[in-house]
Amino acid sequence: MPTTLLVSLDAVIVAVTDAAPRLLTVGDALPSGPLDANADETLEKGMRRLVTEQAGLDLGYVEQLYTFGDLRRSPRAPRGAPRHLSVAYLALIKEDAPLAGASWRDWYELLPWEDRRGRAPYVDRHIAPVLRRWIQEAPAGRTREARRLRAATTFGLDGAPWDGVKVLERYELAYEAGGVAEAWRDRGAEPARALPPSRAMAADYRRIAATALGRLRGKITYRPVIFELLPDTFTLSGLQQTVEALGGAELHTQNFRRLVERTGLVEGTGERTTGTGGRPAERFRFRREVLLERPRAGLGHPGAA
Amino acid sequence: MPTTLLVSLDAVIVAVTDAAPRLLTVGDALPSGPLDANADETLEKGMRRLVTEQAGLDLGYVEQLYTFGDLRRSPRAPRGAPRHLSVAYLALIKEDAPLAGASWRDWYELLPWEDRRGRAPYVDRHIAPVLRRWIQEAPAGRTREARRLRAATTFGLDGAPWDGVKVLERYELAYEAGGVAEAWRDRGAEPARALPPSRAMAADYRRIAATALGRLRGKITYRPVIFELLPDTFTLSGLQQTVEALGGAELHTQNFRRLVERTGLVEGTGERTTGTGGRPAERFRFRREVLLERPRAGLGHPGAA
DNA sequence: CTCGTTATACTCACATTGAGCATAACCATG
DNA sequence: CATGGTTATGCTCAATGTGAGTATAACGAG
Repeated sequence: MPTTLLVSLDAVIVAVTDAAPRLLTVGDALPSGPLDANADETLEKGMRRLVTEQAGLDLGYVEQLYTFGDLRRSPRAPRGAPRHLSVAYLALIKEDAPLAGASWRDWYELLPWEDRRGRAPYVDRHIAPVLRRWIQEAPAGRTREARRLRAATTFGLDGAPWDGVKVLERYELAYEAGGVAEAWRDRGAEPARALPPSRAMAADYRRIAATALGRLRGKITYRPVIFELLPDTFTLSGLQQTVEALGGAELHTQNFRRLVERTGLVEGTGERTTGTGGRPAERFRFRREVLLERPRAGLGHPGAA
Repeated sequence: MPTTLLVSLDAVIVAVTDAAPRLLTVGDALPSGPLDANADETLEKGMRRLVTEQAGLDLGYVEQLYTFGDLRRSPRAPRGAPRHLSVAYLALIKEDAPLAGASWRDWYELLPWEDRRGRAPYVDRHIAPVLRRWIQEAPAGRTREARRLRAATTFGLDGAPWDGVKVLERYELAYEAGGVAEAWRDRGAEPARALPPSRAMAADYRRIAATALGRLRGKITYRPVIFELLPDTFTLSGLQQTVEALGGAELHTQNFRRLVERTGLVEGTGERTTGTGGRPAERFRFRREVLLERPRAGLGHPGAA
């Protein structure tokens, strides 16, 4: 008798508040549940239904992320368990209180090495040592050289450039090198040594989250999706902080301003903020018309070009 | 009793020969077949297995494209038919003879409006009239205005820019406007009028193909995937023709050359071609090392930036 | 009124891009 | 073997975009 097949829908829901990107979690998992093959008209609608049920949130912008279906996704699953496919979606919303059970979590608790603002030396301090050990474990010669090269290009070591978009590649390398708790859990072993501090998730949810962050970082460079995360009107520094939060890198304020204004992505509303401890800022709004003028408008961030 | 669930794997396999992009088809379909939930270790491996079985080809570069799972994907499916999910993959190879039953088909037979080389006035001649009728069919006012705007931005009418990447949006609009045979087939009706000449496919395969072309056009601008379609050594005009074939647009030869050389994407091999009826060209090869130097190397084409 | 803080304006060097003009090297043909 | 068609390659120029600064403006707190 053939193994049965289970299709579930997962949601990676992102908001940015106080210059920190947040991810909606349900315990150690993402909002997730089975496709209702009879009732869910589309996969996306099914996912929206689940998110409403589990977190009480109404999603706006949504895109399909990836379908995960490896046979050994959960190496510790019991024999005879059904084959499990997950169709994951990425959603962007403005932060809002979810139902009890669900909660917002700082994205960089999960993937601390992805936040390079403030010259955080996380990679040097915690990841590089793990990678060095992993390199040394390989037999000398070609294999070891290949590991060295992969580590350098993935994490920007030895002068290689940092590519903000390679979030998944970094997570996968960290996993292979035994630098995340899931790697040991999936082998059914205790960590051989102290792990770099970071928060694990159930199943392969952290991998899914990494896929989502990489996708999102790529997307903001050529589509104005960033505005899905912002209120209708916002200051340019608010916009900048949101971009920086997702990109995990700092931007040159004056040039960012020039870019945003000159590309016609936003328009001023005359309105000004007040009480921020400095000069009042003008509030801007997204100019939806850009989409007609320049089809691929976005906001680059360094390391993404 | 719950509807059963069928998961199949589809492959969009692309090659470029003689300045024409080609798609591997099996009759009016794409290579496709059910996931073997017990044996296929990963979805990608299952897809490779199917392609070997059906076309005798060994794929190189492969990426997951999209998962299609709408309940009404096949509006004419019999009652009680299982819910059908398709996980589609995009693969790039050099053209090779497939098994009997499979064959290469020119991509622009399927999506003729996507080829704008030689100022092909296909859109003006065949699409614009369909869209005008579709616009007129809407009740005057907001709805009609929305249709007009969508048509203009999607197909670059009325001075709006053409965005090479919006292949899927264009196919979907053509479908809604009744400009492709599938639209009438799915309604179980005869076309109300002559259709723009283009080749239909079974089920929603043409939609899948459109998704793939859009994805590919986007991808070549920031990843050097184009070289998957070329032999190990090639001339710069061969490279240019391949990019033009996929982009469906012509490029300025001298600037293309400058771009390719200066970014370090290729290196000369001293070797020269001969017998092309003009000055001999140098043969080049892809410099894999670029990936280490500039993580996001690619080849832009106008309308994609 | 002064200082810290945030917002905004401008400048300059440099790189990238779009568009042409010009030259080089082959082939076929008379 | 000179000529012209054809393809390949080299170079220039203006326009635009980008990275990195310096300078000024407007608030609140003390």
